[in-house]
Amino acid sequence: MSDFATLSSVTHSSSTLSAELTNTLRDAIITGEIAQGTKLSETKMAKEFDVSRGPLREALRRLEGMNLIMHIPQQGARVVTLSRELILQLYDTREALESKAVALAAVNMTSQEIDELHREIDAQSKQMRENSGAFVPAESDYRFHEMVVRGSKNKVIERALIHEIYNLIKMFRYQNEFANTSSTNSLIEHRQIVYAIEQRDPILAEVTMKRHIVHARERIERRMSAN
Amino acid sequence: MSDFATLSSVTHSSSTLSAELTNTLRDAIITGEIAQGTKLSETKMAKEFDVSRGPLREALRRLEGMNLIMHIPQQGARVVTLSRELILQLYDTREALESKAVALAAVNMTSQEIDELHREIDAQSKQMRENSGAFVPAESDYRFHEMVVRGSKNKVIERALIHEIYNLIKMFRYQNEFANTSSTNSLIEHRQIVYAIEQRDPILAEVTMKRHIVHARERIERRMSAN
DNA sequence: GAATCCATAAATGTTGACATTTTTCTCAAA
DNA sequence: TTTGAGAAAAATGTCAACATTTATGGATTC
Repeated sequence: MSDFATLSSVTHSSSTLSAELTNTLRDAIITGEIAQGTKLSETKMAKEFDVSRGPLREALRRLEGMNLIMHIPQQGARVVTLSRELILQLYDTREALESKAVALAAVNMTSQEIDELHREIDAQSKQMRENSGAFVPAESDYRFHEMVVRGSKNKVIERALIHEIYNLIKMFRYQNEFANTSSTNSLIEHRQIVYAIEQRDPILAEVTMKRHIVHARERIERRMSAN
Repeated sequence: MSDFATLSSVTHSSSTLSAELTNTLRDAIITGEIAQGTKLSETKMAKEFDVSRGPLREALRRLEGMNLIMHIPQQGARVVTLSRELILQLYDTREALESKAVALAAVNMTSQEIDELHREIDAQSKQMRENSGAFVPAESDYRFHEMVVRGSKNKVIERALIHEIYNLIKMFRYQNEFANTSSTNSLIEHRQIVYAIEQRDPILAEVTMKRHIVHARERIERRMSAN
C-alpha cells in the first residue's frame, strides 16, 4: 500500500470532499497505486488523506457502485481483484452493451458528432504513422468508444458502461501492458464502425462493433495464462 | 411524502443499520410510498427513521448506485422520475444484457438449474389456469428472469441487471398496472426460452429472449401516452 | 404589484468522539 | 510445537455537534 496520498495533491477540486476522494481513489485503484486486493483501512486512509471518516466512507460506497471495491459488512472494503474470469466477463458484458449502443448511435448521432468521430480516428491514424509502434493510444481509444456510447443517447447504457465497466477495463489495461489496444486492425475496425454509423445502418454497426470487441476479447484470452 | 417510516417496521434486519436503511428506502421507492421526484431531506428522514444522518447518507449513496435516486451536490437527493424516455431506455438496455445472459445460460446452466426453471413456469401455468385473469404474476416473472440471469454465471451482467435495471422496472410495473406482465404470450415465450436453454442452443436462446423483451417494450410503448 | 436585497432559517457537508465488533497478541495447557 | 482461551488493540458502525452553503421570507424600493 505504502503512501497513496501522493496522487491526491494532483486531483482537480470537485464540489465536495467526498466527490474528490472518490475521484482520487478511483484513479489510484485504476493505476494500481493501490494494489488489487488491498484492504482499505478507513482509519489509515483518513490519516493519509487528512480527512474524517465520514466523507471517506461515502466515497467507498460510491466506489462499490463502480465495481472497483468490494465491501463486507463489519470487515471493511478491499480493492477488486482482476481475475482472468472477471476480465472475460467484463468483455462479454461490454460486447452486449456496446453493440447495442452503436446500433442506437447509428440512428441517433448527429452528423456533427460523426464528424468528431472522424477527427478522432484521423488523429489515431496520424499518431500510428508517426510512432513506429503500431498501437492505438489508450486515451484516444477510450475517447472513441465513449463518443460512440454517448451517441446512443441512451443514458442507462451510457452509465452502465462508463461508470461500471470502463473503469475496470482501464484498470486492467493500465496494469497489463499486453492488454493494450493492439495493432492496426483496431484502427481499421474503428473506421468500419464509423462507416456503418455514417450509413445509418444499425445492424451493420452492431455486427461491426461486436466483432471489434470479440477480437479484443480473443486477444486477451490468448495472451492471458491462468490466473 | 407523508409518513414513509411505516414500512421500516416490516423490514427484515440486515447486518448494519445503513444496509437496512438501503433496503427500506429501496422498497419504499419501488412501491411509490416515496413518490417519484420527491426531495429526500436528510434531516427529516433521519427523524422519521430515528437514525443519525451518517448511515442515512451512506444508504443514499448506495441508492444512487442503483439508479433509484439522483444526487446533486449541495442540493440533496431526489427520487428518480420514470419518464417515458427512461423506461424505453431501460428496456433497450435490458434487451442487450438479458439476451446475452440467456445465451451464456444456455451454455453454463446446470441441468438442475434448468429443472428449477421448469418448476417456475409450471407454477406460472397453474396459476394462470386457476385465476381467470391471464397474467403471469409479477413475482414469478421476476424469479424466472433472475434464475436465467444467474444461470449465465456472469457476475457483471448479473449485477448490472439485478442491481441497476430490475429495480427500476419493478418500480415502473408496481406503479403502473398497465405495465403488468401481460397475456398468455409471455408464458409461451418463457417456454420457448427454457426450450432453447435445454437444447443448449445459445443463438436460439438469445433470439428468443430478445423477442420476449422487445414484445414487452412494444406493449409498453403502445400503452404509454406522452409523459 | 413586481422585483430586489438582506436577515433568518434550514439543509447539506464535515468533523471528532463513542459503541460495538473483529482481529491480534499473549499466555497457559495439552 | 501446537492449540485454545482470554485480554488488549484496532477496526468498523453510529451518533451528535459544528461549519458552510442554500433556501426562505419579509421589508423596501421602483
